[in-house]
Amino acid sequence: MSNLSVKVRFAPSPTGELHIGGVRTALFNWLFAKNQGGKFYLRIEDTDAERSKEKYIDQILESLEWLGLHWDQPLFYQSQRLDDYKSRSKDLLNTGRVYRCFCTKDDLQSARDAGHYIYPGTCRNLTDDAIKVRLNQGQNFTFRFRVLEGETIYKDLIYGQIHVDHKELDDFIVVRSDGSPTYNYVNVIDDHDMGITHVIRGEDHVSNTPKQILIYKALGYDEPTFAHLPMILGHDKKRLSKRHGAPGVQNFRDEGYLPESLINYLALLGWNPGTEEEILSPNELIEKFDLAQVQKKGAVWDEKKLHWVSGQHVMNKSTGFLLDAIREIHPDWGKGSDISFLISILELLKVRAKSLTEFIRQSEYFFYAPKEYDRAGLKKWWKNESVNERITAFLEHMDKVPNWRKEDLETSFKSFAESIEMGLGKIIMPVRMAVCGSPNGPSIFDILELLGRDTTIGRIETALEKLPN
RNA sequence: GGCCCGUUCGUCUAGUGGUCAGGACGCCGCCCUCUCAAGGCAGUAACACGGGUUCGACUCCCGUACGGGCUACCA
Repeated sequence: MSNLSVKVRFAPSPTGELHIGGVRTALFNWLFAKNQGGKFYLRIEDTDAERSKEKYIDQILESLEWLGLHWDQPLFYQSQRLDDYKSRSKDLLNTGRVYRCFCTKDDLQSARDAGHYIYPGTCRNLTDDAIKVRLNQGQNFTFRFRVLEGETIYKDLIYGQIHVDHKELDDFIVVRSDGSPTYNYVNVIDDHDMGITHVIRGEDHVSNTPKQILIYKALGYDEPTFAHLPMILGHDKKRLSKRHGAPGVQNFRDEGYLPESLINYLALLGWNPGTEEEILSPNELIEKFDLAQVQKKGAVWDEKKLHWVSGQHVMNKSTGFLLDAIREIHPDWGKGSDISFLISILELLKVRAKSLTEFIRQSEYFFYAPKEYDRAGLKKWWKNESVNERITAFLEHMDKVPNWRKEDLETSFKSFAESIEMGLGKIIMPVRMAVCGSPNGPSIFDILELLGRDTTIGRIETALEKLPN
């Protein structure tokens, strides 16, 4: 099944940090390459000198690395290839596939304002003499691609056959008046030179594809196979973009999502494995990935489902792994505590925390006495002075716990509850409030065992002083 | 404006002429239970609309509506 000749690329422009839409494109390229046993390249499209920033390059690479979307070498930089475009432009000029256009931006804009969306062909058939005159006058010019009559048809792996009448394509610019190549042109040359076999990119490029195919043909290159991915949408069904609420990858890392959670969720956004499985590891995704199963319509980004996916992955992780992962985003977590203590905490919180940051938040009372007590919890479990009486009595009872282990603690709680003929919860919950400050969390016996006798007693005494007020 | 693409529960999706239209997230209820989770069970909820084609359409065709994309000397 493996096809060693498959080569794909992800080509971000470093004008901002990598966001979720970009990751999705990268991911599908990567999954396809890995599934096919091919290569996954990265090409930094940094020819927009104005907006491209070194720091974004670093950020993009870092994000991809964090996600585990490792790329094959070499790493391509478009800016380093500028010379390669020039000679080919000359060839195209010589063969007449491209011609000089002396129209100015203003001319074109006013034509467009007047409702003429398509380039009128003003310079299409200039005579050699006319060209010479303008050249001598020092007029600036662009290179326009001469679109001939006909139709371009291509087969998109996701959308199927798409055909466009050349009447819809005007003679588009291929080289700007400053000599720099435009996107559609550069892309073709880069992809060809890199030996790209499958161009997998966002649906926003569907309309560009016929133009690019024309360039491939003019240059005498074989065209690659195209596959266009549907967009990721916001809740308003509008395409997610940097300016329209697309979160950067860094956010997810900071929020404590595991890379494989993000990858899992993103893979399911617009694709499905053909089974009803939802939780898949990167390797499983690679194994099952198939462009034929990719959706045509855009998918709305749903953070709630990501959160659920994340919780599922967290549950499957070993506590050792989780400890390392937490310390990566929060090096001080549990500092000064025994590793075994930390591991025990993680064990207890594993089914409860859905992200790394939730471990940090939910574990606070294992390290510090509560600074304040949850209001709703108090209202329900520490209503009045009668609770103080009950808990004070229980405190004495606790002195008799032989070994401070959860089994003995449980026995002790139960016998006390029986002795005063009250439900277990009437003891447990106030104690929980006193010790943790919150009504939620793992079994109280587990918590108390970990915290130890002195800490437990101390916190209960403090609570008795402060509460119920 | 023109062209291209799309349209199944609120969301992600399965479905390829005959299904009680399935699953997942969310929400709701119950069970479990010291709480919160996790887990189990049940529930809520969808084929955009109108015409065809057909014995029979979510599935095929044509329109309409709605949404998205492109239409730059951006990428």
